[in-house]
Amino acid sequence: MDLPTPPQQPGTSADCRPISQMLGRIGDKWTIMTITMLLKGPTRFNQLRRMIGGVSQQMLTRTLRALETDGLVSRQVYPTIPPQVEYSLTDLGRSLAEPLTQLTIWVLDNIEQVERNRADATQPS
Amino acid sequence: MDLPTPPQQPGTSADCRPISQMLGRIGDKWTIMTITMLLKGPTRFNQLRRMIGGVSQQMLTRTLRALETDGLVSRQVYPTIPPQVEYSLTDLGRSLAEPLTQLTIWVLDNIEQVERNRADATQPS
DNA sequence: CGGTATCCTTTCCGATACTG
DNA sequence: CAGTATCGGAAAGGATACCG
Repeated sequence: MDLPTPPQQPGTSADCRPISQMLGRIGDKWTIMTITMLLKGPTRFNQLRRMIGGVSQQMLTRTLRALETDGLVSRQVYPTIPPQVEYSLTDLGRSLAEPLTQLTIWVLDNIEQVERNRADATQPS
Repeated sequence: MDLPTPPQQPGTSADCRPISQMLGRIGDKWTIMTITMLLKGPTRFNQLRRMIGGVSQQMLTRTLRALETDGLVSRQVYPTIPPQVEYSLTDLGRSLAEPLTQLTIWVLDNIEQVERNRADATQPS
């Protein structure tokens, strides 16, 4: 029941949509934050939640499930009481972390400039 | 009338939300595609639209406006008939393009593996 | 050509309640 | 602790019509 390749003209160049879709997934802010945090090592659910900050339990769960499905994160359950679950990056996940880290560094370096530009655009006085 | 810093516990670590927000913006798939395409040089609206593929006129307009507001893209209008509008990256935009390109390369290199992982997760037979 | 305005559907995502 | 289930408002985003 998947979209069987929606209206795509034969005349247009290579279909970039699979790439767009993939970028939409991994470009997701929670995904980026999650992978970045997991770089520090295996981390438990609520620990991750606190590290990221501002993420709801549902969103973190959904993000982690998607990452697990895609083979970027692995989930290790320790059947203790109370239960303990550790998430960690797979090799594939670690390979993605590198470009994501570069992106985060860019944000840290340039967020102030962007916010200034944005303010100038609002108040061009 | 902006959100004046929503509920943030004092006990939590540094507030990552400005960074999350910024990542949510530039991590947007249309934004990534647009900036990547503009790396090839100044490009006209419909040209860009065709290059990206699968983007509605509205979304491309919105994406370009946002990028312009943030100072990542500049817009040059030639008052010819018919009108001609060229978009190009600013220096700031070009600096962002580098990490984004790395990300796109990762996607190209790993999309097949991810899709296999995803299929395996659906059919674990 | 390069938009803007409007409508409308789909998806996102937070809040809440409940579970092993 | 680490979830799952359900709901509802908000936001994203496509389709269409129209304009300079």
